Amino acid sequence: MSGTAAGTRPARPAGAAPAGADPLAAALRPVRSGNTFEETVQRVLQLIRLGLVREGERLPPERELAERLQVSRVTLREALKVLQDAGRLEIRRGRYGGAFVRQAEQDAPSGDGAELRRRAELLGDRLEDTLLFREVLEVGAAELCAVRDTGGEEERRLRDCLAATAAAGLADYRSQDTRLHLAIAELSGSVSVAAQYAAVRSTVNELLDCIPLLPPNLEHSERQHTELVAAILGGEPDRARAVMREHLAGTAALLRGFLA
Amino acid sequence: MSGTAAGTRPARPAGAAPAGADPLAAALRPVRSGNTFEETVQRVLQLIRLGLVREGERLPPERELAERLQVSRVTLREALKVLQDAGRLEIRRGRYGGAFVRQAEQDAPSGDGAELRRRAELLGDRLEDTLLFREVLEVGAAELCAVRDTGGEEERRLRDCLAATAAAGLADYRSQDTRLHLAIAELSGSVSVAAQYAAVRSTVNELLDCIPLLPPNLEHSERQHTELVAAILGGEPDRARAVMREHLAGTAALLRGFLA
DNA sequence: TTTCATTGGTACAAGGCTATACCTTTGGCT
DNA sequence: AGCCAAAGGTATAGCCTTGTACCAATGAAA
Repeated sequence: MSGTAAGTRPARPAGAAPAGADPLAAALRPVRSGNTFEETVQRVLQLIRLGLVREGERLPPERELAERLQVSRVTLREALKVLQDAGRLEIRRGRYGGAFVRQAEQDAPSGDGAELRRRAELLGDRLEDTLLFREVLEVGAAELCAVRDTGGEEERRLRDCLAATAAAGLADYRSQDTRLHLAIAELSGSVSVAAQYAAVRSTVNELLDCIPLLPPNLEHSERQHTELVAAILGGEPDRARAVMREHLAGTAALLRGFLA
Repeated sequence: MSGTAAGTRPARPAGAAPAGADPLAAALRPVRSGNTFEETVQRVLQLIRLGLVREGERLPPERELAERLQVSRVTLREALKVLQDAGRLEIRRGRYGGAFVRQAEQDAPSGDGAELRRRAELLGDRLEDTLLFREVLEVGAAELCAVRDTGGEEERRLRDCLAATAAAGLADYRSQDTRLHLAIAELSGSVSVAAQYAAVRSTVNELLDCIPLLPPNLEHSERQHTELVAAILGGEPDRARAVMREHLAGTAALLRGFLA
């Protein structure tokens, strides 16, 4: 028999790893990660975690949201219902009604890292994956951005985001920081980069929301943001990449520190 | 009314872009890109396009494939049926049977780029996105790889892949090249990077299969592969990144050239 | 005060996907 | 020659998801 790429001949020793792992592993992954309902819940949560729709603001109307997510309104409503029951949304009827974001109640506002550890454990192996993937995306995006960026409109958007982070208070900082990074991901010119970054950043924010944001960290971060934007607008890809990497290393170290 | 993140007030001038695009665009994308059946077809095609299961070889048994893709066997079978009807698979019953990969018949073996243009048009805007995303992933993976890689087993895998590409003939080259790049993506340490790369590379291969592979290109590519692996194993992230970028630029230029 | 556009709430039928169980074919091995 | 394990082929009941149509509430504007 000539062809037998994946043939598990009569019996393969179950214990010994095939040395080189499964060559098909990269492609043979779940086509869907859960049912539509679950994924829809995560998508809506993503909007909130990224700070794209903030406390007190409302989501787009059900019909619009359902169409943009390519999901039936029924399924979307189930997702919204769950988030309402979880206290993350307040749903009001009638014109000028809608789904309004409510503050996530923090059971333990302390920075002892108990909640962080719980969520990190939930991620398991995917924590390291998330941090690495994030680095690849953001460093790559920063570099592309520095090479591409020329349009005046794009420059303005970056400057606006930077100004917003600089002006932001402690409560608002994570949100503005996310927007700045997301802007860079989008200005990379690749929709895929932006979309993947949104997903990954959502996970990161979920963790970051468990630890306190200190003014010194914030100031340090702001200096890096300034340099990053300068490098991008100045067309210095190498510098942009270096600054971005260092910037991310700070966050990663912070997380790892609290988890250690 | 205070909260109105996405509120399209009574009537927004439909023509003028909101200057800064839709801030929710990155997160509000389709939850699913087609039905399970379609995505399953693409996944199986991916295995073939990546050369992970080559001509004459067979796919894993239906039951195993269905479980790994997290899809019901019924749906998987529908996908296989389509590929069988399309002449890409030959399905044989009985023990030692299975779904065997058949050679894709090339309607026009010429390198005139007609077929390439047709497929590129099908991709539309996503072509540029694909090339950019690929660059971000691969350059990032190469760098991570050079930083991380230490284990003897990993070193051996890279060397094996390199040797295989060097020994490969024209017919086999694309397959071996893909495996080498996929190995680098996997050795980056991030499952996400590897998975996304597999998807993107599958798209790229679909295009590359439309244009002829010339010995000069092959030789040039091989020299770069050698240098790339050397940089990775030597722990030189900057060099690894630079070589990878140049390597990819070659492919991109080739494609753009045929499309121009 | 009345109107009415907008937005959430509900109902129902059709199609897609899954889980499970069982049948059929094939070819190496005894 | 017959056995039988592994692989594809088939059938059915049930849940998930969708599309469509219509109802109900709300509050700004006339």
